[in-house]
Amino acid sequence: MKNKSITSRDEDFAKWYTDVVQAAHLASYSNVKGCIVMEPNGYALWENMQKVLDNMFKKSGHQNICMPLLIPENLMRKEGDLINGFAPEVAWVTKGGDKELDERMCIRPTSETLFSDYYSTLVKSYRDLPVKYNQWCNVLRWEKETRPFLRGREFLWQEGHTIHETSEEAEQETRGMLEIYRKFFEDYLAIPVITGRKTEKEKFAGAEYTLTVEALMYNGVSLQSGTSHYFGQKFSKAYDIKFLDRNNNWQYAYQTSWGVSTRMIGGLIMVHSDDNGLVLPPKIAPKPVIIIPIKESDTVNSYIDQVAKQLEEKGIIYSVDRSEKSAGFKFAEAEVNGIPVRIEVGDRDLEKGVVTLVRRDTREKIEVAKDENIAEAVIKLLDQIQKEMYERALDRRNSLTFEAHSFEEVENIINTHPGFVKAMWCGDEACEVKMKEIKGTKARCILEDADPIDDKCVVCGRPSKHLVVWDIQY
RNA sequence: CGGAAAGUGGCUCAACUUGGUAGAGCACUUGGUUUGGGACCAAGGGGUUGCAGGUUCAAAUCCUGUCUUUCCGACCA
Repeated sequence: MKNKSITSRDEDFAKWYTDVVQAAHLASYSNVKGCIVMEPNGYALWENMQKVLDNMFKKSGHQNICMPLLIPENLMRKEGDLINGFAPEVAWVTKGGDKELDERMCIRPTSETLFSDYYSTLVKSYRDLPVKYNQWCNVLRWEKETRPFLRGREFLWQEGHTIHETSEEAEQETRGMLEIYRKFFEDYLAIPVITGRKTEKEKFAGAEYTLTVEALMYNGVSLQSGTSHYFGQKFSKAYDIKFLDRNNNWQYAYQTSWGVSTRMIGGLIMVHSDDNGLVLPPKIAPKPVIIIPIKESDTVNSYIDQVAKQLEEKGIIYSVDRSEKSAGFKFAEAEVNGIPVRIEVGDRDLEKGVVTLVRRDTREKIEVAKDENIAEAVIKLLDQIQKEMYERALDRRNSLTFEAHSFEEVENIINTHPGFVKAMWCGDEACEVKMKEIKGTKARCILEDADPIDDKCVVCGRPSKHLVVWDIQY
């Protein structure tokens, strides 16, 4: 049975998305455009993502720090490309109480300037390097069109900022963090990603180059899901981050930054969820298991106690829905909320000597002998779900990945059904701009170690330099 | 920022054209019967219509402005 309040995914993807966000109580709208209330279900997801990523960051030698919310204008303006890139979307604070400020301050859209300024006072010797800090915070960008999680004015993210003695080490950091993101997406979110370099046009304002993690949504639209930037010495020169090197010479530090945001929650929804609501990969689900008594009775309750004990012994997080709703209501609610496995316990089953496990992703019901260790069966099932969700997402992505050898081919593909389109490019920005005529198709990333599939640019026909993945995007 | 649509109890909508101070379903509360895919009966509680202003004896309804949401376009580390 279809959930009445959720629009069908194939009928109207955009509406389906906002329906799922609201039906699963991930977020609700606020009175300020682009600023959402992240409700407990949504925030718990973010907390879980944080927990896993934070662990990965710390294991790779990073420490957390917290920078101010406000950036004085002169500090913001020291690096020209950055302010030019962000100027249209920064919000300014001009008053303190009633008093006009001597210098206006912007609410951080990103914190390169703050980190750089701080680093300039921190570092004196090559012995002080590297510095590898990260912060979890909110940022503000005055976006014109907003969608919950995908593009907000205020959103939560982490931004790592590091400085290094050599370019090699900094570039290694840039690559290393990209790999951490890839691992997180694939192993935890069950989302296959492609990684590569952004074109000059698409890179972060102020970066030497930007590496990106791109994911394909169910509808074939691409989502930039995480980025890792190499700054070289651009900021260190603008902000005077210098140190005495091993030869007693002054050197500017080499810098990186990298970030992922609550946008990942949007990606998670758009890759895995369906017409019945949210579908969560077990490894990131705040509550992977729910036990639902069909109708409470002494036998049902004592059996639930037994299962609960087994789950606790295995360290599995679960809840028991003892609300007075009907069983059907509880099933539907567990599904909307995306709980990966539910355990249905009823007298009829128990008399048969079984208990029913239900997978959220496939909605398949599995009968397990009630005397088995249910926790072990659940662990096996959770692993299987995690694995199969990734495989399904990968199949979907592969079936929506195409190769094109001419502009018309790209046009046909995107107009028929969007997806990743691999095609060669000469490196000229004019060709990149031309591609936008196809429903706003953009270069998602340059595949760096891929074999060329042609020798001519798909737009102009001149000799090609790069294999690029193109798509429309959120 | 341009084009379009919409804002009425928590939710979905009605009343608006032809002004006369708001109604239904779901949800909620209480009692009872139920419980294997969003249960049923009965009795209740809750809104002055996004916000601001104007016209009028009288505004959810007409007018102006503004905010928010959705869709399309432009823009978008």
